Amino acid sequence: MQTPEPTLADVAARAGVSVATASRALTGARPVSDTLHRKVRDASRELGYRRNAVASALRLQRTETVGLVLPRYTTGFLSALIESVSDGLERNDLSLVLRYSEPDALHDVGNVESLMARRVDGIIICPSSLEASQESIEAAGPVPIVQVGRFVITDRSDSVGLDEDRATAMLIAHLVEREARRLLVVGLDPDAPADARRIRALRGAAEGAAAVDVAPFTPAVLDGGIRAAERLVAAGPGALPDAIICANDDVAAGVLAVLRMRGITVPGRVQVVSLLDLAPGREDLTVTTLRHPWPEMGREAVRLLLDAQQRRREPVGERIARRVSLAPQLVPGHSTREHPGPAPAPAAAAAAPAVIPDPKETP
Amino acid sequence: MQTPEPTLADVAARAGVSVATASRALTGARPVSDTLHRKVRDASRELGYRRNAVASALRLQRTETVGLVLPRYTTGFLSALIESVSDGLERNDLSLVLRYSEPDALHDVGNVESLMARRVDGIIICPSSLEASQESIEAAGPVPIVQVGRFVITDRSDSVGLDEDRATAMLIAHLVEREARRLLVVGLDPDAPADARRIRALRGAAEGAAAVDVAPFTPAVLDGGIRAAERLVAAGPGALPDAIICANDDVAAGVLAVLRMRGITVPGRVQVVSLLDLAPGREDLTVTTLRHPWPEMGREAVRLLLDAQQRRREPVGERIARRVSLAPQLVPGHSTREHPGPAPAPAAAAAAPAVIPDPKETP
DNA sequence: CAAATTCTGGCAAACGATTACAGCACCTTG
DNA sequence: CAAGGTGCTGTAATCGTTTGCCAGAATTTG
Repeated sequence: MQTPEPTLADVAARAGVSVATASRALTGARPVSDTLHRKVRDASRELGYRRNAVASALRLQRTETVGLVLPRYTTGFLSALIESVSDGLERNDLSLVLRYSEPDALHDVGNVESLMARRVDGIIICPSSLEASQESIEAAGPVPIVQVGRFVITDRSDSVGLDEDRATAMLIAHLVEREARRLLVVGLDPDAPADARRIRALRGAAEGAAAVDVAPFTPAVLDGGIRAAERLVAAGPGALPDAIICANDDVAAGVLAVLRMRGITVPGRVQVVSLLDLAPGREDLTVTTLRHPWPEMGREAVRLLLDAQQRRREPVGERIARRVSLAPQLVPGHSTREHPGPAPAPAAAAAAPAVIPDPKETP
Repeated sequence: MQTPEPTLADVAARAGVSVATASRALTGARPVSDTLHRKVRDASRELGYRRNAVASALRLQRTETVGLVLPRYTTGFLSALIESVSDGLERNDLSLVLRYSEPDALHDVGNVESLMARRVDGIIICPSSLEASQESIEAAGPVPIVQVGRFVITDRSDSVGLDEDRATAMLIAHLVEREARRLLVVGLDPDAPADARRIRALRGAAEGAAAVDVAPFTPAVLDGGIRAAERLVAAGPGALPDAIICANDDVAAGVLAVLRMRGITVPGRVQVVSLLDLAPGREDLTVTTLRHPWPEMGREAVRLLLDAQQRRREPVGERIARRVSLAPQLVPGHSTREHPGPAPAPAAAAAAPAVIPDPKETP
C-alpha cells in the first residue's frame, strides 16, 4: 500500500469539482452549495485525504506552529512547563517545536534563528542567561516572543517570571514560625548577580526576626551540598545554625545525607529547606521546598503569546512589554517541623502529636 | 523595522544573478563559479536572508522534522527521553515537534494523524496503551515510526523497550544479597496484564531464594503507598516482610513516610525498593530504585528511525521489525542496607563500616 | 419582461524554493 | 579553423493550497 498521499486535486476530481471548490468546501472559506459540500466531504473521506499543512503554510504565510526554547542542563524540572505550554497550544490548534540550548548564549540565538527559518508564528523562550536573552529576542525580529523563567529582560518582550520577593518571604516566614533564628544559605554564589539578589531578598525578609549567614560557595549540586555540610559539621556543634537554606533539592539531599550520617536530627536540631523544587511532579515529602508554578507559568506564557499575535495588526509604536510575576508554592516536607512553634520534645518527634498548636502570626 | 523577510529572489537580484544560481550557490547542489559564489553569499548576508523552510519542504517533499508523541499523565519522568531524542535529532539537523496524548487511545491516533498532516519525516511514539499502539502505527502509513517505552507491539514497527527480566533479576539479587527472604510487592495490580507479568518475573527471579507476596492493590501513587503501609503496620509486627518492593518512587515515598512515623527503622527492620524511578535527573539518595535508561532509549529510538529512513528505498516486503531491549540501572539509596550481608548491629547503622564484606554470589 | 442583485463555481496566479532542460561561452583537440 | 566537450547560468515548471477575479445562473426588483 505504497499509495502516494492524496492531494486536493484528487479529491476534487473524485467529487467532480474544481480544486477551488474543494478547498472552499473543506475549509468553509466561502459558502458552498449543500450537495457539493457533501460530495466533497465524502470524496475526501474515501480517499483518506489529509490537508498538506506545508503547502497551506506556504500559501497562508502562517505555520500554526510555535517554538519553545529551553536550556538543556535543567535536569527535567521544566517538563511541567513543557506540558502546560503544549496543552495551551493544542487548545488553539498550534503545534509545538521544541529546541534545547546548550548553556551558551550563542546556541540560544542559533535556536531562535532556526525557528525563524521554519517560520514559526511565535516563540516562547526560557533563556540560558541574561546575555542570551537580549540577543535572542532581537533575532526573533517581528514575530512575537515571550520569555519565561529566571533570566528575563523586561523592556523588550512580554515575560513570565517568579515573584522572588514573595518566594523568599514565604520561606523565611515558614522558618521563623518554627523558631529558627540563625539561618545558613548553602549553594548560592554571592558573586553571581542573580544569587546575590536572592541573598539580599532573604536578608530583607528576615530583617529583625532572624540572622542570615552565607556558607562558602559550593556548586548547587548534590556533591556541593555534601561538601558544605561536612565543612559545617567539622566546625563543631556550635557552628550549627537553626536552619539551612539550600539552593535546590539536590543540594538539600546532600546536606540531609551528611546530617543523617553524623547523627544530627532533622528537623529536631536543624531544619532544612530548598529554594527550588527540581522535580515538581514527584511527591516524596522529604524536604520542605519552594515549588515553582510551572504549569501556571506555561499557561500565562501561551496567553501572552496568543494575545501578542492578536494585536500584531495594531500600531507598532505603542506596544508595551508586559511582565507577569507568579508566587511559588511552599511544599512542607519532613525536613522542617510539622507545626509552627517551638521544637517538640525529641522523643515525641517520631510520632508527632495530633494536636495543632496555634500558628504564630508573623506576616 | 517591519521589513518583510527577504526571499531568495531578493538575494539573487542583489547579487545580479538568477534565483537558480542563487539557490545553487547557497545549497551547493551544483558547482558555481567562485566569484558568483562569493557574491551570492555576501548578498545573502547583507540582507539577512534565511531560507524559508516551508517552501523548501514543499518542493523537496521533506520537512526535516520528526514527531514525538508522549502520554501526558507521566509526571515528568520522560523529560530525559525528550532531551535525548531532541539531542539526537539536532545532530542530524532535524526539528522535533512534540505532542502529548491524553490517556486515551483515540487521542494517540489523533496525534499521529495530525503529525502526518504536517508531513513529518518520521515519528517516535511512547504509546499510552496497547490498543493505542496498534492503531497509531497504522495511522502513520508509509512514514517510519518507532515505539519506545512500555506498551509496544513488536511485529509492526521498530521499538525500544526495557529489559524487564534483567530489571527484576537485578532488584531481587540486590535484596537477596542483603538477607531479605520475605518480600512484599506494593502498588502492582495482579489483574492488569503488564503488572501481572512483572509479578511473575519477580517470582521467577526470587525462585528458591526468597518468597514474593503481593499486597492488596492500591493505586501507584503517594497515597496508595501510605494506605498500603498503614494496612500492613496495623496487621502487627509479624506481618512485616523483610523488604517492600514498590511500583514506583511515589509509592515508596508513601511507604517510607508511614514506616518512619511508626518508628519502624529503614533499612534496619525493613528495606524498601522502587521499580521505577520517577525523576531520573534528581539525585536524592532516599530510596533504592531502578532507573530506566531514558537517555539511551532516546538515542536508540533516533538511531532506529534514521536507519529506517535510509532504507525506505529498499524493497518493502522484506522489512523486519527490530526490537532493542535495554537494562535499567540499580541506584542504591538509603532505603536498603549499604553493603551486602546480614544486618549490622542497630547502633552501627548510622556510621557504617568502611570495610566491605564479600558480596554473596547469587546469580 | 428587463435590469439589478446575489450566489456559485472555475480559472489562474500567487506563496518561495529546487531542478530538469536548454543555451551559451570557453577550451581542447584533430 | 571546426567539431566536440565541458562548465556555468538562466528559463520555467513544479510542489499543494488558497483566493482575487470573472462568468454564468438564479433570484429579486422596477
